[in-house]
This record gives sequence, C-alpha cells and structure tokens, in this order.
Amino acid sequence: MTRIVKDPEKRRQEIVAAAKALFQTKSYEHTSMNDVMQSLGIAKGTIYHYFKSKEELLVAVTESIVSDSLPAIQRLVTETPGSALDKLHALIASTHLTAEDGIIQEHLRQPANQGMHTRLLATAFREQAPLYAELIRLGCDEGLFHTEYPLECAEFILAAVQFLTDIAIYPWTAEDLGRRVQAFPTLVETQLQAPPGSFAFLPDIFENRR
Amino acid sequence: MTRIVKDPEKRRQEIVAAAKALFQTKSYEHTSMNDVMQSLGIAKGTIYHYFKSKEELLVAVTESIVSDSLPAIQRLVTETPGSALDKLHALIASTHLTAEDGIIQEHLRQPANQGMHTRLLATAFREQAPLYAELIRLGCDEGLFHTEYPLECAEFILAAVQFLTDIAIYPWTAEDLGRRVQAFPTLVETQLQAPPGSFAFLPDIFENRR
DNA sequence: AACACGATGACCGACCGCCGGTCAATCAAA
DNA sequence: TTTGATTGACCGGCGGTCGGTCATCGTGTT
Repeated sequence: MTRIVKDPEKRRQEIVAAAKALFQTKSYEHTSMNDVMQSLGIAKGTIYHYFKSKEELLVAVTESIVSDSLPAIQRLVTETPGSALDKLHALIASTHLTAEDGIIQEHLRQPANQGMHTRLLATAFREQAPLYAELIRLGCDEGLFHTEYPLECAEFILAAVQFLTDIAIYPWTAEDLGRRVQAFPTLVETQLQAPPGSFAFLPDIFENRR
Repeated sequence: MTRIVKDPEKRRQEIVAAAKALFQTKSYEHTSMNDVMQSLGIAKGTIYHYFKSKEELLVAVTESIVSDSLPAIQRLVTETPGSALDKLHALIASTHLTAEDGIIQEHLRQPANQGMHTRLLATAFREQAPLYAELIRLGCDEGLFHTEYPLECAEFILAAVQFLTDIAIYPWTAEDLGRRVQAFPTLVETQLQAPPGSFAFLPDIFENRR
C-alpha cells in the first residue's frame, strides 16, 4: 500500500482524536486497536509506534479531553460576574458537560466503561480542584465561607459528590441519588460554613443531568 | 475424564472462593478463566454454567468479600466500649483490613485492576455506610455531633476519604496524600460539627496503612 | 422391596473469533 | 546513506460457546 508519512506530532494527535471519538461512542473496553487503526486507515504497528499499549493511549485520550476543556472552564470563572458563590454556581452547572467533551454518551454510564471513566474523573478532578479552591478562597475573603483548607475542602466536596452521584462508578438506585442530592446543600454549606440556603441550587443542577 | 458432580451450591462457592484467591493475588485483569478452572480442576464450561461472564463472577466475588467481612465489623462496633467517637475510632482503624479480606495485596494497589477495586469499594461502601450512620446518630444523641443527615453525612465523608486516599483509583503523589490526611481531622470535624480535636487520630491511622 | 427407565441439569473440553501486541521488512525524507 | 516512520502478517492467549456426556433421582412397574 502507498505509504503516507506525516509529521509525528500531527500523526500522534490524529490517533488520539480517533481513539477519543471511538472511546466516547463505543466505550474504551469495546473499542479494539483494530477499530482505531481502521478508522484512520493506518497499520496497527503505527499506533504502537506512538503508544506502547492500549492503556497508554487511554491516558493520552483522557488527558486530551481534560486539558481541552480546561480553558473554557477557566474563562467561565473569570467572565461570570458576581460573588464567589455566583461563580461557583456557574462552574458547577457547566462542569459535567465540559468534562466529557460536550457530549455525555450513554456508554459512559455503563459499568463496562470503568477503566476510562474512573481515570477521566480523577484526571479532571486533579485539574479542576484548584479552580474550585480558588473560588472557595475568594468566598472566604468575602466572608461567605470559612475554612482553613480551601484546596482540600474543594477536593473533599468534589470527590464525595462525584463518587455518590456517578452511576458509572456504581449502579446507585434512584432512591440513593434523590436522597443524597437532597442532603447536598446542607452538607456542603456545613463543610464550607456558608449561610443556609447558599447551595440550594444544587438539586436543580443534578435534576437536569438525567 | 472422571466426572465429579457436587451440590450446585457448594460448587458455586468453590468457584467463587478460587476466583477470590486468584483475583486477590494476581488481580482480576491478570486472572484468566483458564486460571480459575485449572486451580479447581474443572472444565471451563462448568464455570460458565454458574456465571454467564467473567464480570458476573467478579460481582459474586466482591459481594462475597464484603458480606464475609460485615459481621466482624458489626461485632467490633457493638463490643467496643465508650462513646460514639470511640466506636468510630475503632471502626475506622479496622476498616481497610477487613474490607479486603485480611490481606491488602500489593496488586490491589496497581491501576491494573481498577475493575475489581472500584467495584469492591463501592460494594463495601454500600454495606458499611449505614453502620457509620448509626454511630453518627449515636454521637448526635450524645451531643458530640450535629447533623440533620446522618446517613448522607457518613456517605459523604466515606466517599471523599476513599476517593482521595486510594492510589489504586488514581496514582496520587505522596504530597497529595500527606496534604489531605493533614486536613482530614478539621474537615471531618466541620462536617460533623464535632469538637476540635475529635478526629485528631485520623492521620495516625493513614500513616499505618502504607 | 428391588429394579428399570426416562428426565434433568451438572459437567466436559474442543473449538471459535478476536484481541492486544510484536517485529522484520520496507520506504519516504533529510 | 542514514534515519525513523510505516507496514501488515503473525502470535499466544483470552473470554466465551456448544453439542454432547453422564451422574442423579423421581416415578411407575414388577
């Protein structure tokens, strides 16, 4: 077959892009390296020239998804007017959408996809926690919140909420979810020592995510 | 080969036990159905007669691990004397050991067996959260803690702590871990509205888990 | 009471398609 | 001529299937 040589950087990005599309539509586990290679019209060896395993390709894909969505999130924070709480509200409302590249695939909700999903969450989490921490710090300056550990507090809340509402991690029942979402405002307000009602908007956001 | 027929219930338990041993020593991903079948001296079809997929076998194994360890935990709670806080202390100190069947395998820490690890965590979490909730409720009665949502509060804290300290979920750095563990006492005390210092014992426990 | 006889379903293991991964050969570009 | 990007036939092993075997046992017959 006629051989097409490309700039390695471009080729690498092509592979990541193709794999990303497939992983998001078919899930990581159900996408074979053959699928990736065929969707690009290249040989299997070429992929393995750039990534030494399927798992390494997964890491590259998740990092790509997360880092692509970060600038948009940062812009959102700086451009949303109002108090730290207003910015937090906007950030929370937008997070899930951006974290998964604009589309929440049904496949991502299936337990089959754990490998990619957990990794994606943890990676997104790692990059986004500092943003939340900054807003919490701002809220403390405004006298709205009170905490000695803004970053750890952000991590604490984000981790809990993610773990307890993500049915790709565990098939929680509708009762579990409803019960938790109802408690979240109070729990978060307690953790941040924020005025009662500050986070009353949380249930609405989770309602819209169904 | 000579055919050995056993009570289906016994056979099923044998398979789960064998799979459990292998999953814990070699990890789920690195254990093949051939391994399981050979360790029992039975045919592959027999396993598939009882479990329709490898994943279904995993579910059975995790449920077995968790439900086996539950009675011991419950006994611990009722037998530990003192306040709700004392009981909580004992419970937290013992949790990890029991949850993974007495042995924390190095393999369980490797990202390779996410599938089993996350499922194990979530299953254990589901069964154990009510226990913690009961202690929190008790603490509220004693006037030590204050919360409207004992169960959700327990879930919140457990989920956060688990997610943020488990390096099988994500390869957190030593800095991340140290930073978080240091913040945990204050965060948990805030969440439960407990007196400062109540949970000062937390860092010690995490130190011993290395 | 002893036996013969289906029916049941636990059990077997050869077999399948496919998967992730390898590598010697090839060829475009510098 | 050298370099390294690219190829694709090939491999061992995986999860899973399936036609078939045989131990067990309830039931009807003697």
